[in-house]
Amino acid sequence: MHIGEILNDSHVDSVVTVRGWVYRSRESGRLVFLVIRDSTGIVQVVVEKGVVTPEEFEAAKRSTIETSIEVEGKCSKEQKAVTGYELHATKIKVYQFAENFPITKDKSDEFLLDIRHLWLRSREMTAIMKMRETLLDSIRSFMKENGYHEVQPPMFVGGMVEGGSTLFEVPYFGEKAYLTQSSQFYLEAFMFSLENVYTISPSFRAEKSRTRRHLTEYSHYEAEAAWVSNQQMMDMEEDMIVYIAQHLLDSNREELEIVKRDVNKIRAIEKPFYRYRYEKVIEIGRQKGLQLDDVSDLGEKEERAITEDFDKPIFVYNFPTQLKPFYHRPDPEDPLHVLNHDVLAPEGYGEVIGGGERIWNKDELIARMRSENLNPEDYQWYVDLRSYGSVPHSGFGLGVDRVLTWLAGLDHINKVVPFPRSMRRLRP
RNA sequence: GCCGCUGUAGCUUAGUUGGUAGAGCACCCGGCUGUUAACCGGGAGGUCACCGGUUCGAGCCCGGUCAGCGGCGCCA
Repeated sequence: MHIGEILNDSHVDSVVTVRGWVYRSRESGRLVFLVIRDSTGIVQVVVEKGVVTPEEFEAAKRSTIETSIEVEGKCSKEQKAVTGYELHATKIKVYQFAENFPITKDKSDEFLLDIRHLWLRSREMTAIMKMRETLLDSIRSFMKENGYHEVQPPMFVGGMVEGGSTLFEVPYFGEKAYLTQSSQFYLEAFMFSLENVYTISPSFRAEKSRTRRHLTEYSHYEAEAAWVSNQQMMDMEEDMIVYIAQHLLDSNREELEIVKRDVNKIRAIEKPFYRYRYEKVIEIGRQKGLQLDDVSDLGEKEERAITEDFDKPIFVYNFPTQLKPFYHRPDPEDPLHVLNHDVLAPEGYGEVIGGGERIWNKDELIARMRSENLNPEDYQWYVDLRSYGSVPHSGFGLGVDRVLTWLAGLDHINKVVPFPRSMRRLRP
């Protein structure tokens, strides 16, 4: 039986068997207290000398943290036990006495990364992995309800997706391949068949960033939709974010408590979000004392300062054309700005989405590439998509790990990824 | 890549003016009839990141190397 099932009155006075790992152990004379952990929760077991065999009592005394164990016992309600219920052991079977477990109460974030393969067992990581699962599930159900098809783009690619970003190079049968840094261009190809498409795939960036919100490998949720404008894309993203936040609140109350998240902060994520033109955000930044030119990109510091007093996400739309990659569509009424948007998460978390309309006219795309000193031949198949019945369309990319960091109220992206990869961490 | 900081036991750390390396947790032994990352007594555990220098003497001062952290830039 799983521990989660006995943490209520339904099994009081009945004899049950649980299996798991020793989470805490204490002894006091003829009593041994073992807190047992499984995937569903923790429960205290009392082992009393004389009730179990002498061999079993010795085994209980010897049970170190993480010892794998099976316990049969009578379930009772007990105020003094950590989770309100406890088992009075009648039988004990140890599978393996654990060696000295390296994690104790004194631990640094750095050490926990070094022994991440063991730290995954912690209540914190277990809670985070459950919340991550909820997040991915809710993205998929939202997209399905909204008529999007999930597709699988390649991870090995032959060329650049975005000019400028750093690619990981991999040997590929005598030629060079790269790990994808965005699936956007591939989604645009899928779009001509399935119209509304999305993927949740890894993206890889060899940027030597060292910040609390960058990884070299991250979960990238990207979508592309035919016939959709920048404003319509924002509407959809707004619905999506409200949906996933609500879903997390409904499904993971216990896990949010384990990571000590103030759930009122999640409750506050309601429509409508704030929507500001780029210039307005520059103005907000200046009011906060930031030195900003009329055309300056928003760095992490700026985003933190701008978003820390907000309770809901902020759309920033129509950035200056010169700040954005070539595929963004300039506003036909105002070519100095593109029809794009970022979503900044509140409480200082900053950018979680970048998206907008793509240039769908072939000649315009080529002209734009030339003005950025890019060779259209390097993007041959991407340009080719504009040759056969091109249509207006929009898309976005969302950093799943960033969103989870924000929703869970954590201070570093490393905390929401089971095995985070950064410039300086490849193991475990 | 740039700037700044840090490196002492398995973990978290103290270490004064340069003069015998100390603690808490974890571990081992013993004690305790209800513990809450218990308590009490005892024990074991150190290449003070590495290399070189100054000095009678270096964890401490100087130079270099490596590693990590924080920030910037870049981005999701």
